[in-house]
Amino acid sequence: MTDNTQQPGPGPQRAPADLPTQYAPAEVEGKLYDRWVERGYFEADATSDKPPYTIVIPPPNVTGSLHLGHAFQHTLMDALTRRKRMQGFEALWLPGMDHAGIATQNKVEQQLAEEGRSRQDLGREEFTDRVWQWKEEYGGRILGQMRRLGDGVDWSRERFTMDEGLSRAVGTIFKRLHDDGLIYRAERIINWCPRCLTAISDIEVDYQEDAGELVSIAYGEGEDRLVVATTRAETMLGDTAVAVHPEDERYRHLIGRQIKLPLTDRTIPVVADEHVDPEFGTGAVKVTPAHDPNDFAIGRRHDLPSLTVMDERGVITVPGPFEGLDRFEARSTIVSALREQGRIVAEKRPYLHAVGHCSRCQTTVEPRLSMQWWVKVGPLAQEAGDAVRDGRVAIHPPEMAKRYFDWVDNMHDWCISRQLWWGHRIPVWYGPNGETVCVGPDEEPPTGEGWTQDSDVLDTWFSSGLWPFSTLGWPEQTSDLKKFYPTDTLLTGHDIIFFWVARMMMFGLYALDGTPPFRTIALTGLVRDEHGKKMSKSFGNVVDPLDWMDRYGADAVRFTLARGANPGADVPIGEDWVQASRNFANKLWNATRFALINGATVDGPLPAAERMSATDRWILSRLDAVVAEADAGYEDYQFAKVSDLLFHFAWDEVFDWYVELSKTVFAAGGEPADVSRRVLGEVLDRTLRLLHPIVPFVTEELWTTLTGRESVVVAAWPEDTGFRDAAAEAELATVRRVVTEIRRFRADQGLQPGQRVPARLELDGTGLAGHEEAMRALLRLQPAGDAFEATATLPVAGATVALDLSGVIDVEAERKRLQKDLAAAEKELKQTTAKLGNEGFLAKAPAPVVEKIRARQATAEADITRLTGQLERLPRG
RNA sequence: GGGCGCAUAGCUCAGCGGUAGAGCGCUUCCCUUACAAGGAAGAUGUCACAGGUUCGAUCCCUGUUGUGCCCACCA
Repeated sequence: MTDNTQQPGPGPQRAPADLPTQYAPAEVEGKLYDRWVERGYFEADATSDKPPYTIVIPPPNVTGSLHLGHAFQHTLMDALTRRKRMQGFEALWLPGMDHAGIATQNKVEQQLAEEGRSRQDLGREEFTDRVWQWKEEYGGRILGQMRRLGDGVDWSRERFTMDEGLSRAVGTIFKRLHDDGLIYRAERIINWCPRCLTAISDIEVDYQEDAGELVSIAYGEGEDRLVVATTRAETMLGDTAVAVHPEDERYRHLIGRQIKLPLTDRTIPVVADEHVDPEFGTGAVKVTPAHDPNDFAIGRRHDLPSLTVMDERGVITVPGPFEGLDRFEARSTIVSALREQGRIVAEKRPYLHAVGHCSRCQTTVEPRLSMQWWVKVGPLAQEAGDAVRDGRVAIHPPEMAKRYFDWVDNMHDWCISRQLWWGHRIPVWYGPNGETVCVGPDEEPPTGEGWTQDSDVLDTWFSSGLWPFSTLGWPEQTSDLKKFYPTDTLLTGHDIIFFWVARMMMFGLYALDGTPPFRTIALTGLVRDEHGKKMSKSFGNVVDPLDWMDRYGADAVRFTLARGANPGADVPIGEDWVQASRNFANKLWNATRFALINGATVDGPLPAAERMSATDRWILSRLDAVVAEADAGYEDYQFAKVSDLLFHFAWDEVFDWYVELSKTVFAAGGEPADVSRRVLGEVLDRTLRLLHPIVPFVTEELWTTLTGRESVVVAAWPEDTGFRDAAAEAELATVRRVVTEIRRFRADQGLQPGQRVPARLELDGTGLAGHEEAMRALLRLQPAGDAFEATATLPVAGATVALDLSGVIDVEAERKRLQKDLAAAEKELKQTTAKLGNEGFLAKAPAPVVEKIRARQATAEADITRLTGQLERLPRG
């Protein structure tokens, strides 16, 4: 892989006639991608001298297929790495997938259910075999989609979180954290999904407002009677206390006493606890330490026992009339039983409150006391926060940093064990006498009678948290790790800051001795439909990116996504917009076709400025400015800005004006034509390079055809050569203004665009003489005799452009046009005069602003004079 | 209950102290020898509302309303 930019190419690869007039993405995209991979363009070399640039892909779950959100993020990551590669970096974009523990297990269980089987029927080993099969089948689909999108990833380094190497990383860090006392086992209240039958972490719980019912139940007898309010009556079987606020006069006399718990033969104490809000409900709270995190905390403070009343499926286990009832059945049954006993003092009251649901299956989460493994996040999170606070890691856009801090600074310990079969098994063994041994990946597990391995697996985010370095070979000190760690940019959705980003930070800093896993965290928004609505299956507005890519090409989808990529903001996308992008690709195609037909050249130095026309100097001046601006935009993740800039530069300036003006030059031939050929080639060459990171396919096809060189993928990134020509820019601005003005006149006159009109252009003294021929061609003017009456004049550069159009003038139309312009000029004069009469303005406004207003005033005055004169000279209708 | 963000053309969004912008849509004309997936010309906005700061506010400040997102163990 060499930079082939400097060598002259053999010339255009194909004759212009070979290029059809429409770009057909389907015919080139697959071919080009295969070529890139074959030539190894995306394979990074750990031994090279080039500075590294690394992005690790947020590994998609093997469960799914890529959606527009992936397409969006992949486009941006691809653009970043492609640009860096062109800039001469050793660019690595490392691909891979996540085993997605609970999600994948659920999918395979569903598949089994359709066969009428359960995972228990298969047993652990056979079940995991089955998941591996599933991975082979569906994982391949995702990789195919990535190729289709044009992702320039290094396939030789593809990784999967359950790979042997990555599993070693998991074992290694577990052991190290364990030995450092940062992983421990403890019995606590956890979020339990009674359907998935596993613990889940806090952030895997979705809270939704549910309509519950608050019932008031009388506890105790006689003088000890007191009323509690609850939405979860079924848990009362496990109550081991009632808590009241210590200052609450209503209950003071009861504190410390034992009261009768209804429906049971137990008595429970009344305890005083600061956390009870006397204002809420009755001010007395039933305490169920085994089934509520708050109550668990109260229980600990008061040394209360915990009584578990449900099994793992949410079925009541307390012997008696409620045994065997599902938790929701139990709730109503228990309320009825209490009512019969006259213990419901206030009837059910509707009560809206947040209830946790399993983010994987939406089942209502059951807080449950259970023994789990935990990561002690305190010191890790502190480091993770500091790395951003002290600037070692930048968050982009910066507003998002607050969200990150809120999380890492208030993080609870992380429950990492899952009662699943698919995932990394916890490397801990239990001995016959209650011994516990944490076994590192290089150690032999204890053998002998009675030793068993912990049956749980790790939270899937545990292995994802190691991704930036486990994929590079850690814990081995590989050349990849040395060369490519830390990675440069982590680009991902802001929705997984907590799940993933914060955890990679914690683990990276811990495992790599304080080196954070990336330098910049670039957070993107979510892709939405064309009305800004979230894409979801229930709305029926989900779009398969493959469908659009098939119809409009991958570039069109990519360009549309890039154009919507305002930092941190959500990205709306609609099919119309993809069409517009497709049209742009086609425009590029045809402009290049024009260049080839006219013999544009890309080799050798640019002609000296003296040999170039003002038009040539103008476009080259603009080109350099655009290169600088686009480059800065890329550097700042301003993809929308860059795309928009290049779109308008290419279309509005190069294609609509430079190309149009150059047609006359090419027709005339000679030295000016040679110069323009080289300039046009240069402009296209660099514009295509600038666009390549975003729209790799069409630019590759056109650039190689135009230059005859190997590939734009390995071409040098364009640089601002510092060529600026303000005079030429001003001159061309005038040309454009004059031409537009005359076109407008023509349109107002109802002249057909193609109609040749006898006319005379008097450009003496305007400085535009050199453009006369081009302007005449653009305006479809043909030579006229002498007997013309001036009917359209424009003040330009201190002189006058006189356009004579006799015999074709619609006097009334022209009068209307002039009157409208006159009114506008008068308004402008009034405004500017008022402004300039304002002393405060003159005293405080910066000089350039005042000058600008003065110029506007002068223009308005001149316009009024001219327009008035023209109106007077109009023949009477 | 906290925190953050947003309200600009019919739609989706840029912009930002000094004459309101883009894409799509819309109107009129045109198959002009790169392109009809195109060309030319054009219409459209009390920049949410109310105050304030300023010579000047769409932009800065305050409040109001509407709207979206994140976080939160009040039964």
